[in-house]
Amino acid sequence: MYERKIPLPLDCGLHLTREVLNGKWKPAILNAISLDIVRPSEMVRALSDASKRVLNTQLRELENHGIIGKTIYQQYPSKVEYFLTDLGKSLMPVIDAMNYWGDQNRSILKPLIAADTIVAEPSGSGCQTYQSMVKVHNAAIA
Amino acid sequence: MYERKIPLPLDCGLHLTREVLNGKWKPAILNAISLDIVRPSEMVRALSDASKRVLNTQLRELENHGIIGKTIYQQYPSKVEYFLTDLGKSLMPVIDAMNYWGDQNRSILKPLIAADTIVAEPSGSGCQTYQSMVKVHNAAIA
DNA sequence: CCCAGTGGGGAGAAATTTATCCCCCATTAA
DNA sequence: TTAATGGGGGATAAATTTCTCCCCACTGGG
Repeated sequence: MYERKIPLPLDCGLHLTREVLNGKWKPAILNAISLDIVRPSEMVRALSDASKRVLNTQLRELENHGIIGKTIYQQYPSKVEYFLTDLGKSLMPVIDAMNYWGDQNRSILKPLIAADTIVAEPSGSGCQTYQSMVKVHNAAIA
Repeated sequence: MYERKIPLPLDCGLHLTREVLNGKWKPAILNAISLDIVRPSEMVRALSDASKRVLNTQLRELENHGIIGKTIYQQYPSKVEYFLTDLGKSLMPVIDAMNYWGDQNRSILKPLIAADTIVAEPSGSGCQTYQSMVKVHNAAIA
């Protein structure tokens, strides 16, 4: 575990939430779990731009923060399934709102972000797969 | 402007939103603006743990991303006011939801985060001021 | 024995974000 | 002229996060 040298601001809800969601793949992981992509190997496939290592690390942090839990099946082939805790479920509306807002404003945001940042179009893998699943999800909700 | 070497994943709403909100003080800045803390010097006072420099930088990024705008008053003493664009306003429900969720679960989250991270209690300044203002805000909404 | 699939994680480098220091410009008052 | 206020930003160091490479254990099939 990395030893932080600068204390985190945790006295307002905003910072607490920011800390819980702080990680390049954490929102995507939570979304994936809510879409029933619950096994590590499935996530590695779905979030193909993230390495196995990073996913493991962020999964562990989410677990430590009480957002997700894991079920370990003692069997062959070894099998693990993550799930949202009640706390995690209560966070999903936030994730969904982020997802929705980003989707709704994609056409405005992408060029602005691209202009402000050097962005190379993802090399084909990206999260297209993930994206299509999101749509299924939204459709299911609606 | 920093030249990114690894392309950002921007093809799903979640990542777009994450990128827009990516910055230690961005959510706090947006919340501050919605609380009518709109002048740079006011923000420096309210978010006392953030340096003037970082605030300026994140303000500029939010501006570049179309979330906020600024009005410059040509007068003495020189005066600048930031405001939420329509896009920014549409993002506020997400910020408010993050704020609310964190507030509601503070008692659960703080110990878990603290156990997972070396956290020194803020030295007195912190965002207490900011926090109390948030409460006023919530009260005003309710 | 070696390979494949499933779940994990150490070590160190590289990338990115924050923090620190210190200076700039403009205007006005003393 | 010299402060003082208000808004900005360069340069560089330090902190933090992410990436890459590689290894561990288990079990079943060539």
